[in-house]
Amino acid sequence: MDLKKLACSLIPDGDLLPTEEYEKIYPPRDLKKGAEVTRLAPSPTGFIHLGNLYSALADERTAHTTGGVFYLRIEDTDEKRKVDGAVESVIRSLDYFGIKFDEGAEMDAPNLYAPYYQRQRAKIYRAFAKKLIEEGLAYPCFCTEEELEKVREEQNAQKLVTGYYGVYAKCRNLTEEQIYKNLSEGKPFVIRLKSQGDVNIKHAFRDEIKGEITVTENDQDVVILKSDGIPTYHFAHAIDDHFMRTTLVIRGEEWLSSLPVHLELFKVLGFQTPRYGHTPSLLKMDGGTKRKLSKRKDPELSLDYYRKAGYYPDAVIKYLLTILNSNFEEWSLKNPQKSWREFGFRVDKMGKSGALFDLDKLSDISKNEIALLTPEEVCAFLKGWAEEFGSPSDRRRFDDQTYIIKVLALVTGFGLKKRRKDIERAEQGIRLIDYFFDDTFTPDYSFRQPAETVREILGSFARKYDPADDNQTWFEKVKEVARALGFAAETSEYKQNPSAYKGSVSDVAEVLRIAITGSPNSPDLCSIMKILGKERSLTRLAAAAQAVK
RNA sequence: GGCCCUGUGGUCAAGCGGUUAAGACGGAGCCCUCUCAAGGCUCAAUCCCGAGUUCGAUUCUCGGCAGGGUCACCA
Repeated sequence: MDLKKLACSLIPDGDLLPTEEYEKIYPPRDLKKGAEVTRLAPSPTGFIHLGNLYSALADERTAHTTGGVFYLRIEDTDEKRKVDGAVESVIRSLDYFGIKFDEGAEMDAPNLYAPYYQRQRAKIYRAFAKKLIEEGLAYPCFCTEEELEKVREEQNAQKLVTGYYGVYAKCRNLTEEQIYKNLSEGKPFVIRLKSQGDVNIKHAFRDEIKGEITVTENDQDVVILKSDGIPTYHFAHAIDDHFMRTTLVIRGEEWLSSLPVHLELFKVLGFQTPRYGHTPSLLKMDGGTKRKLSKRKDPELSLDYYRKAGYYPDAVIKYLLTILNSNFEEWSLKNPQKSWREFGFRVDKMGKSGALFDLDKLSDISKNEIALLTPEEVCAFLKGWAEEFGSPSDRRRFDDQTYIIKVLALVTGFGLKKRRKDIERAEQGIRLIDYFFDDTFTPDYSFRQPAETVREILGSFARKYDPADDNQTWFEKVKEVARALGFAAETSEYKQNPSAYKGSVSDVAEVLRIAITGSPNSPDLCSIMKILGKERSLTRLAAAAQAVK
């Protein structure tokens, strides 16, 4: 059979470059030894998932801790899945979490290996597909989807491996005559790889994350060019990662099963294979069993979910790093002030097994991160959240900058020997300070003392209150009220002889606290009253006295 | 079902032939304390099972079992 002629009939494009040319157009990168070139290659579906961030982080860290390059390539070979604005959304979302690309789609950079959209690289793929046909390593297949489906059913019925291989690869041995007849009839066709592999042969393969793994040779005649002339993922992967000079392909372990196909593709194309690192999946508990996190089933785990809930972006990254590199947590504990970028990330320190997503852990990291910030930084963070997700009333809180800073300094324990860790997310943090604002102050007057006692405490303390008092003086006055009304001024006294008193100072303080903040729990009451100011404090004391029955 | 990956407390995990089997989150308790938070201290809780190799296996080998992934003209 005249393969040259066949190749020209199948891929008649007149403007294809000789394949050797591409080696010159996309030469090896000039990087120092050990520098890794990694990439994030999402399909533009618009959803950005925690798993994407997880993988992007591993790529970004690997490239940047080795002095390499991290680029963005868009796998838009499936027209059906394309969503407008998806690329910008990916870039924006990752940027929010501090992940930036060095080159790639929509990047203002040298972009020497452009284009980074696979649809725009059609000529390259076609040139190589043509070459494979000429070499007898690929052939046209005219089978319809219905025919393939039928074969699959048969194979299933006989409990055989499904797919297009061996005797089931019907078009593999089509005569020249049959091919040209089909062509002249205008039958649509795909280009398949003429696999040279044997499933009985296994090879040891070194995965950068999993270690030594077994790879069974591929014998499937996979589609490399779809009937619309666009390559499948497998073919595009081999060509792009070769010509974009990727050194380390980091991707989810769901790709492990197609590794044999990829290795064969690299081989027949005459390319050196990149190194691979397959990351374990992020798992989720689903009805008693673990399951891979899925963007279809778990919309609550989209990146937007974390932004809306207001987790601190660095906390999300740090959480992911603790799962990604087992020694990160220890390092982070020792160096709480250091940026995660200073950590020596290593691919070989990555865990092999999938981690269950742990929201408690994330919350803990988030509150610790926020406790490291100055009140101004906390304010900026909360304000940013409120502007995007908050109510008008939430946004108004930031009008009086001086006031909110005072509130946040108190709530975060700024200046104390140990910071408070009350705020774990922006949304919750905003709610936490509701009582500092009259429009959101919704007290729950659940006093544990009799109404009469409550009124007496509130009344007598109001008469003594002086905003100029320091903390100690303030507390002395609370004790005076306690004593006068038959409460123990010291908790210890009360504990020794509980029957002698109505209660202790803490009970008196609780009454005041409920009146002022609407809740039995809050940071230092004296400071709260100072921030609220004399007038509002007294108004609240009076309002509570009024409300109690 | 075929192929592949994984298997240490509830969760994330250190460990890499001999350890009282780290640490973190979560849980329980105590202390501190005007409450809460924070902090300090303490406690409970783990090597999937069975053979083999070995003086000795959580660690090495094999076999089970369990969980996960994947079997498209989607990536």
